[in-house]
Amino acid sequence: MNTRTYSNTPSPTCDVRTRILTAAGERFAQFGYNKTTMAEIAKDCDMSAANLYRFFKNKLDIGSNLACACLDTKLLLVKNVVQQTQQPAAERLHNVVLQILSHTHNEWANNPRINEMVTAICDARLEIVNQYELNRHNLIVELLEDGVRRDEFSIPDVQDTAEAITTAITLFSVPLFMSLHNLETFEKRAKSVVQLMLSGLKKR
Amino acid sequence: MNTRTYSNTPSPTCDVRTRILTAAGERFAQFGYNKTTMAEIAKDCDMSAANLYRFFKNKLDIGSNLACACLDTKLLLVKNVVQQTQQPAAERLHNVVLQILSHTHNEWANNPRINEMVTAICDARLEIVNQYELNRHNLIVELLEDGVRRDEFSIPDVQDTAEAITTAITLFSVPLFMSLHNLETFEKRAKSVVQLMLSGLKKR
DNA sequence: ATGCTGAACATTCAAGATAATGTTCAGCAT
DNA sequence: ATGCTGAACATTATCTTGAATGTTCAGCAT
Repeated sequence: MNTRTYSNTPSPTCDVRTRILTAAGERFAQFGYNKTTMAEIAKDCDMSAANLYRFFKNKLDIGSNLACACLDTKLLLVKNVVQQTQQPAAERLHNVVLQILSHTHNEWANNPRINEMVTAICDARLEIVNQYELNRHNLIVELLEDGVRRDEFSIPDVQDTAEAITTAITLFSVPLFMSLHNLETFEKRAKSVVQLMLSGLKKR
Repeated sequence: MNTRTYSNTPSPTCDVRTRILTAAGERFAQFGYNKTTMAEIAKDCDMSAANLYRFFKNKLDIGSNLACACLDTKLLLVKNVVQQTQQPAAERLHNVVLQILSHTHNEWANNPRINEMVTAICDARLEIVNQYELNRHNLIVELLEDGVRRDEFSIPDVQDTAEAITTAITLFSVPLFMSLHNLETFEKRAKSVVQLMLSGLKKR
């Protein structure tokens, strides 16, 4: 008669985690990670602070989950550009770099609190940013290999080249630098960098 | 080189300025900028703290002069590499990048105090780092133009390309990043970046 | 006049006290 | 048994205040 009311990963529990993350995310975005207390998050979820610890190891763990989600979003943007397979690889590389720049600049300008949170969490949990970098590296590898496959690019060592590209666009990936110039200046620079890289990658 | 805009006073005064800078430099290197007091610098020079203000506007001004000197040293290293005109431009570009990396890493590892001072001063006086960047940009322009003149390079826009190169080696220029990897990893990356850039610059 | 100083003043730093927050857990309610 | 809480405890942040330091200037010595 009754359908099963529980499972291996009980859905109520998942729901609660999501509710907590949503509440915490809103607080963090509005007031920052440090200024948000566990008690406040708990109140938003109509529960006690102690109860939060049944779903997350601690505050940093909540922050880490949110930071991961932010980085995943960032990654998804890049992925979407890379997988526009109807476009030439060269154009996609160009778009990837400008996408990364525009996202970094945008977050820095419009969501400073979230940005501050991501930075703080990544400071405390280096593996998160490592994972993100690795994933982004793999996306660039995918793009380069596709370019080679299509005879657009000629690349001796794809791994090395992907690393070189990642390194070369550091300025556009680190929020800290965003205060140095306005977006137009950055875009001009990004285009110069892409042009320089492409002239080295293209097959002739 | 950074122009000294601070004084055109006679040579005995310059001597005192030099003595003060030397004393301050030693203290800053050993104890850091913040932990060094004007009174201590003054005592090292057998004078009163008040007398320091006859030669420098304030403590930051002393720090600025020393920071400029550090950046001038850095610049001189690059200049020396660029002006090894018996070497191919490509090789010189390679050496410039590795020189910058090695110097950044070395200062970070061996002179953390001085490094901290330069960073602090540059935070307070952005024009110092701007001047340094401009000078370095010009050196790279010089190198690129030389490469073009010798028919090694083919470069549509030297200014843009020099900017692109400066941008692409950000990771190797900023002390803050030095904690991310060990020197070998950085050198490997630097070589990849140089190779990528060179394959774009070289005439074929 | 010139070069310098000691003392005064303004600002920053640091140590200790206090409050706020993060975390844990025994125990209550269902 | 399970889910949750209030209270206790540990850690971290904030505030306060005296001391240290940066800076200025009237006045002394040459």
